[in-house]
Amino acid sequence: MARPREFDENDALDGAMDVFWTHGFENSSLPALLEGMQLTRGSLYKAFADKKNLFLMVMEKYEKAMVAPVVELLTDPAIPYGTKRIEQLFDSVLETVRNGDYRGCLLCTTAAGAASVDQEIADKVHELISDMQRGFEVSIGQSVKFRSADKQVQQQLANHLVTQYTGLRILARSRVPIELLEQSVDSVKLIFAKPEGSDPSAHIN
Amino acid sequence: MARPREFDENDALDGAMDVFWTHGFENSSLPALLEGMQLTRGSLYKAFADKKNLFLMVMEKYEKAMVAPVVELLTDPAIPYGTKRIEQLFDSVLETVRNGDYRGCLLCTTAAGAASVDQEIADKVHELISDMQRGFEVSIGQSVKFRSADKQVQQQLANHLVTQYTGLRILARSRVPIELLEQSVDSVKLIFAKPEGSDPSAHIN
DNA sequence: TGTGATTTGTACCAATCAGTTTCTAATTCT
DNA sequence: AGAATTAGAAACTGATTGGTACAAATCACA
Repeated sequence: MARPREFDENDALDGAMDVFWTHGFENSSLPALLEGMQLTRGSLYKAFADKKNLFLMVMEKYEKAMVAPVVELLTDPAIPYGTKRIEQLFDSVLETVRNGDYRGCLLCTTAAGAASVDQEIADKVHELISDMQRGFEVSIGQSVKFRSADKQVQQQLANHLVTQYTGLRILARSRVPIELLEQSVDSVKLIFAKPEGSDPSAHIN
Repeated sequence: MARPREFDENDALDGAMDVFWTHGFENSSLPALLEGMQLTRGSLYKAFADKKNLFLMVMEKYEKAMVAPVVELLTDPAIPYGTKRIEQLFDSVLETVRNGDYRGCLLCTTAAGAASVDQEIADKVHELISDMQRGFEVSIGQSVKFRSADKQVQQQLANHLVTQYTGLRILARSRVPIELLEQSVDSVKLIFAKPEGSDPSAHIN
């Protein structure tokens, strides 16, 4: 009964995600979005209402495309040791930077920017942070080293990792020397993985 | 021989710092800056050239007013235990949030935003991060727990704390629940200070 | 009391912002 | 064919952006 869409909404959202990811919400101009999404003003407003709504939809997509896989990794029973999962996650972040991707994490960038202005965006940010939090909790709860620790300690460590992850991706975005990031991750490994006598964090077992 | 300035440059910079701190570089409009600095357009451009230059001068001021005291705390010989200094720093961050200050850290916010666009701003950010880094290194090198550790391990831990600090302040800015921040800091204390099961008096760092 | 130097306030600039409107053309259905 | 709905393009809001131009105000010194 009507002319069908000539563009794929999913592709358009992918384009928008890349623009927002690269420039952040406030620095993504409408022309830049249109270019990245390969469609015109009329179509954008018809399909996505406005810029903020588009951004919220992108965040939703980002959750499925980027956050969910992270949580999946952190809770993956195929990797029996939770600390191994944590290591893999942080290593993958480093690898991203080494490959020249300095966009950081849309979630983290938004936390620093638009989330402090708009409540709906802040809510979405908190939601995704909660996802990460739960992922870390599971991985810690399933690590040899910490599975017998107090629930409270496990939570503290999970939140510590959320904070660490956020800081890492923010610093990566500012193009801090890669060595800083690498050494920071080395510390994560030191603290969360090696329960040996010489280990500075051995007391946490 | 000429009309003297009617405003105090230092006061004006303070005003600008507050605006930038609250809204970030890109979200600080010129009218907002003029309001916060209590001066008019002509005077601003006469005295500070343009917005970016003003921001760089504010960053300079921020270094002296906010970063230097942190480094001073982290290297303060009057607090004999380095880990105690670290604890005090992170506690003070929590206290700031509890007092309703959600501005986070100008340095960290800039790292997530303007630093990824402008090289000069990025350079300044990296400079301040280096300051923090050195402060953490000293505090760790002067802690009972880690002073005998490898220099490399000390560096790793220092960078871990830089990352942790950054993440903490970004998350605070996004108004994440305070409990997340508190538990994250608890982990810092756990990792850097309290060895379980040992005599507390034998290990008071 | 001029005079020259400088600051200050304001009007103004062009560019850009997000968002709307309006039109034509294309496509699919009944 | 005709109704319905879309895409696409362009023009257009009205507000806001960072930045300039310039005249009036204010001082120091002769």
